Amino acid sequence: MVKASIARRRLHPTARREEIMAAAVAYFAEVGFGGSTRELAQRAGVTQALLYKYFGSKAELREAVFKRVYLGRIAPHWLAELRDRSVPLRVRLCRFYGEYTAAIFTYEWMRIFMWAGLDGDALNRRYLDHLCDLLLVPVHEEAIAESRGMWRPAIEDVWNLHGGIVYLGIRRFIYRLPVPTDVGPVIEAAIERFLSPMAVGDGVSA
Amino acid sequence: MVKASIARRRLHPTARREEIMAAAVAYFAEVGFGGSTRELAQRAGVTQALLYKYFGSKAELREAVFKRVYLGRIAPHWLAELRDRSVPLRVRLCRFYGEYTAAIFTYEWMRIFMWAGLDGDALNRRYLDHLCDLLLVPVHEEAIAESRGMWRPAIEDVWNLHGGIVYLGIRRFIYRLPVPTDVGPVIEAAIERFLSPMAVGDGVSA
DNA sequence: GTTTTTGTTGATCGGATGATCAACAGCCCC
DNA sequence: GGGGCTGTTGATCATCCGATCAACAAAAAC
Repeated sequence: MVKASIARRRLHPTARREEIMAAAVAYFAEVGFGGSTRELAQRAGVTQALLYKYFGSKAELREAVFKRVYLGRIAPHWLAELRDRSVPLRVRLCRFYGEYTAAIFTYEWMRIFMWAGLDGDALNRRYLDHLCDLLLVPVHEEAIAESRGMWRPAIEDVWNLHGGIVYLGIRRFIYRLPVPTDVGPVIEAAIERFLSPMAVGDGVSA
Repeated sequence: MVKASIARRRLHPTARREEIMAAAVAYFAEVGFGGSTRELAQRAGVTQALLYKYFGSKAELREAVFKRVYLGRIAPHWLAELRDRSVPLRVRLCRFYGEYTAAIFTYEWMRIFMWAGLDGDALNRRYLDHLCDLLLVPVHEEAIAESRGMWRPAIEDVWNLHGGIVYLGIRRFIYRLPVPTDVGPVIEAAIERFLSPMAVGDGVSA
């Protein structure tokens, strides 16, 4: 194995910080935040001491990784598209979840989010609250509007749709189980079932 | 706070091991396997050194916790009930997921399972393979049988049902989000939607 | 009550970890 | 091309961790 640079290389602070951040995201995603700063430094191709020139402490580095991973993960135009009633709700949902899963079904996001969740990190909670208020509640309201009173979905039904879809990423990136490469059809089928009470008209029981 | 026993107390090895196991399950569920043996010992009300009289190493203790949590989690009669075609499939699924969620929706199970999943533990993988072969595939087959060819669900549709339900536990115990105390109706609604293609008769598209 | 057994402890070891600092050396400027 | 700025390093410290062991004491055996 030939290392590109054995000798020490001086980088612009911005570039070096970027390299460390990239390595940190990958490393912490893999082993969790219990990973050591020494191994992280090795992966980043720098000394462990150098980490502390760019981040005051391991906790600070951890926060930076969180912000990097969380920031800009929710696209602003998703809400507008979900609200656009000139498009059938089924299509809106398929497009949204197509883009949403494309955004979050990555090794880094899925695992760091899960580790942060287990650690009880506040950013995790805030993201989920934000997701619920900004996207799931609108989905809920659009579903109610589309049904015209025939069927009143509960917010838990939306969570169920969401969970069934997100679980694809959990199976793949947390449990490392085989999952279809193209999750599109699976998601579309789930959305179809979510909207199925719309087609029935009234309840089959009682 | 008055401690019940400040002085040292001699217990039967079986009882002491049991106390340590209980504390270990609770402790590792809370903080993960990165937790220290010293804090675990403190919670168990014993010295750290004593842990090594009952478990050869931390890894061995960890394995014991896994086995304790995993073992007997899947009830043998679930398969028979799922296969019992004298009962409507909807009822079978509701009963099964009622019992299954009652079994796994606990703080200890949910969190230890997730931590083990992130750590890539082999038992985790084996449990999921077992779950799939023993329960999800039968659900799949029963759904196919019940539909009499009108509708052929994919195994991914079963995973979607399963994931949407399990996600309730993830929200509650990993993300610590508020979740309905009675998840029964939510699960029943999900099962209803899962079986909804059955009622339609034939596809609405193509 | 004395002896034996063994559950339990305090002390300790080697190693790993987060964090610090003086010293070094690559790059820019003139 | 020589000086100076600063990105980078090796060495080091205090602490914490997993693991070990001789010594102690509570329960059992007689």
